[in-house]
Amino acid sequence: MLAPVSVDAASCAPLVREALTAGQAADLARVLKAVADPARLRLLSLVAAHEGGEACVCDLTEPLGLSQPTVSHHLKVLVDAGLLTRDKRGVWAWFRLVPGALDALAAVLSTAGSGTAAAASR
Amino acid sequence: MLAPVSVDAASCAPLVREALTAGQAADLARVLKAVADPARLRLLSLVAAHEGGEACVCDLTEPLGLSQPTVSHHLKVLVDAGLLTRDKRGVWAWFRLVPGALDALAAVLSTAGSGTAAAASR
DNA sequence: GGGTCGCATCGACCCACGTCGATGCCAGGC
DNA sequence: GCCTGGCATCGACGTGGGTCGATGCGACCC
Repeated sequence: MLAPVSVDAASCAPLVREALTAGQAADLARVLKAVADPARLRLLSLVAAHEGGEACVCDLTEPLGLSQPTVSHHLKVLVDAGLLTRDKRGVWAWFRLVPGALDALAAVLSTAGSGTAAAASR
Repeated sequence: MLAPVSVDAASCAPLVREALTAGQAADLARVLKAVADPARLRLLSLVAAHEGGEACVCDLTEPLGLSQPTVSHHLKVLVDAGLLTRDKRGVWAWFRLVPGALDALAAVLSTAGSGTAAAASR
């Protein structure tokens, strides 16, 4: 398995402020690649909108119309990217958003230097 | 060529507020895929940080260490995604950021409903 | 007009990724 | 113990995308 890349690794100044190094760009691209997929975007959305802010795999396969292994794979990618947390309680695995992870990503893309989102990630 | 996907097409409520439809997710993923690449991230960064906020291809090939056709390809992807504008003046083609495009993307990812970024895109 | 320079396009290669069925693993119930 | 049910992993397939050299197209200069 590739080394998990957390959002923090890509957390830096907005990319419009100063030229990114190759390493910074690679780290940021890895996290963005995790989000740049229709299925994973819907997964994030479904988990966030689900009751209690958490959902298990069985709640996610039907609305996406994908097989269970595929959904499990996408969830793993999101967990490795530091955007979701997995909490296995009994037989079910519950997923929820990592607070501030998406905001940190948004802050890097934003051209507004000091965003409120950056503060939320701390 | 695929139909160009502007950022506006994916401009909607933050994905954490309500579950995305398949179409919304597909549109948003197309724009994110354009950004989820180390070379293109550095291109955006280089153009933004360049003198006058604009740069031509010859200014971008060397710092990236990529061939000229490859850089031209990446720039085309970014232009089609609505993130860059191409302005051909004489022999040189000048690229600059589309104001508010990155902010609109950041606003969709952000969990903060009404961000300052969204206002900047107006 | 011929030559040069900057950029876009084409064709090809190779790797990464999304998807699936089959299988394995573990917890809980009878 | 055995069985069932929820998830993760594996292996394989097909597609898409990044990269390059070669080529084509305009604009400028001499």
